Amino acid sequence: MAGQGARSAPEPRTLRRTAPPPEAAKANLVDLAYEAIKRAVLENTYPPGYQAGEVEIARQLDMSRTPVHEAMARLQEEGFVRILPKRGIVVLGLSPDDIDQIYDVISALEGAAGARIAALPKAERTRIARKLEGHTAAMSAALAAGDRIAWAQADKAFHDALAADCRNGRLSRIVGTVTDQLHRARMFTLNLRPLPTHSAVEHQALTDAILAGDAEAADRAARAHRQQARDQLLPLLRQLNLSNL
Amino acid sequence: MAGQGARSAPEPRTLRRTAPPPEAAKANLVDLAYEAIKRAVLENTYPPGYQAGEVEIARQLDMSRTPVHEAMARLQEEGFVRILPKRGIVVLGLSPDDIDQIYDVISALEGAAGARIAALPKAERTRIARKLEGHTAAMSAALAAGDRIAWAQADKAFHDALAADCRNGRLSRIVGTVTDQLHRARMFTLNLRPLPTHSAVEHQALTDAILAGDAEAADRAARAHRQQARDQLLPLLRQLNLSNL
DNA sequence: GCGCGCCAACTTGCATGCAAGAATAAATGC
DNA sequence: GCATTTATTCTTGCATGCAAGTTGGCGCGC
Repeated sequence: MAGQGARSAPEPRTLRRTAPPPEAAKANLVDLAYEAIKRAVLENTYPPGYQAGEVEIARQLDMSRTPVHEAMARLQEEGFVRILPKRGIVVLGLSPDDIDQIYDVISALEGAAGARIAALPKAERTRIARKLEGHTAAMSAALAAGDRIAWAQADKAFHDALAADCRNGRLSRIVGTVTDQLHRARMFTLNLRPLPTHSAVEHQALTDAILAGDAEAADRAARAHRQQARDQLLPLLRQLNLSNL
Repeated sequence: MAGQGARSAPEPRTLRRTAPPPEAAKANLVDLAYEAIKRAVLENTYPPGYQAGEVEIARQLDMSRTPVHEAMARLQEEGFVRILPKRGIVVLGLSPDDIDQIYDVISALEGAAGARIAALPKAERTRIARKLEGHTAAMSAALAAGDRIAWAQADKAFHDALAADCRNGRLSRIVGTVTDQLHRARMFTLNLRPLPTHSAVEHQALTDAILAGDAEAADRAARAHRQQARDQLLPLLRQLNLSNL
């Protein structure tokens, strides 16, 4: 077998490009490659340590090296891969320290997002709070049903909405990319830890602060929530000695 | 004059590439282009609204379109330019709303940085605090001498150190790119506003909190400082009707 | 004179060619 | 048998070629 350059993982022969989105931004190959590769990393199709060359990945995606090259530059910028000067591309893992750092960034920014939402006019912030409450309710329901996957999805929906609705595009985008990096670690530990029963309570505290228009309290609630999650996740990772997710 | 594609600004015939850094990361053209273009934007060589094609810029930098293309993708990601699908590249300005958003991000993250530094072991945080005090002293000196440029440089040095020394690489990088965006607006208003005499006091409050190891207070001080700056800058911009810096 | 449509000149997106750098394997001297 | 050097093969970085898309102008019909 000649040019199959994969070196450290069961090699996927092809990578699924995301189904051409119905009416989204016109497809350009760079974004396609970016999304596909990122998903492959997040879903562990490319596990940490996976190493390959641009040609290999380009072949899997059925395109030329150029868009893959540009997508990789972006993914390196965001911390998913590392481009070794003339040796190839390696998928990075997250050390507990990395996760600690990410949580610092997220809690600070989600705090700001919460404060911003709480400072919106009453009609707006009420509408957003209702939406958030919907997600929290979905979490509780999933929790009651013991469905961890659904719980995680509802939790993600809550946080996505928090970031997206704060009327600060830069903040939203930063939170988005940083949150993505946590995905793999959270998924991995989802089945290892007790179901976080009081997440819903913390979400509700944040929602209440927003409803009350108390920016300061919203800030505190959002940050406390993330720090709580970190304090639960990190010891688990360190204890299991999962040094690289 | 035939192919000079500039449409809205006095055209620079060439763009200076940064002097090849002595021993830094090996020069690759993409980074060179990125730095040169970014500097051109920040220093108003490419003012907001400036529009040009990749070929034009590539010619100015004496390289091919490829590295310029990739650098532009990065600059778009960071909000400096907008790539119009098949029509060219336009340099973006900052509206007061943009500046408001940026300050939200920065104050949240610098707060986290301050808290992180304050939580370091005493020896470390003392060393950092001394450095910060040095910058603050330089600010006061420049202020006394009426040298606004020197003041701005010392202020920048203070904030750069704050972000760089917090032991959180992601946070540092995000703060760095976001701060850069403010540069043009701050420079523009530097001569319009009264010299901020109590910046030094606020810096000292932050430094004191770090020395005392009080993360909570450091967080508050850092955020208050940025919000103060915002509250001073924004009304000025709105009043002068500078809708696009 | 006015509106409509076609054409030409630009633009970027992507594929490919070429060369330089880095690692590995081979071959040689000892 | 071992160390050192050399050659081979991979890798990316960048230049360039080509095609598709968009814009603006020119001419034609009315």
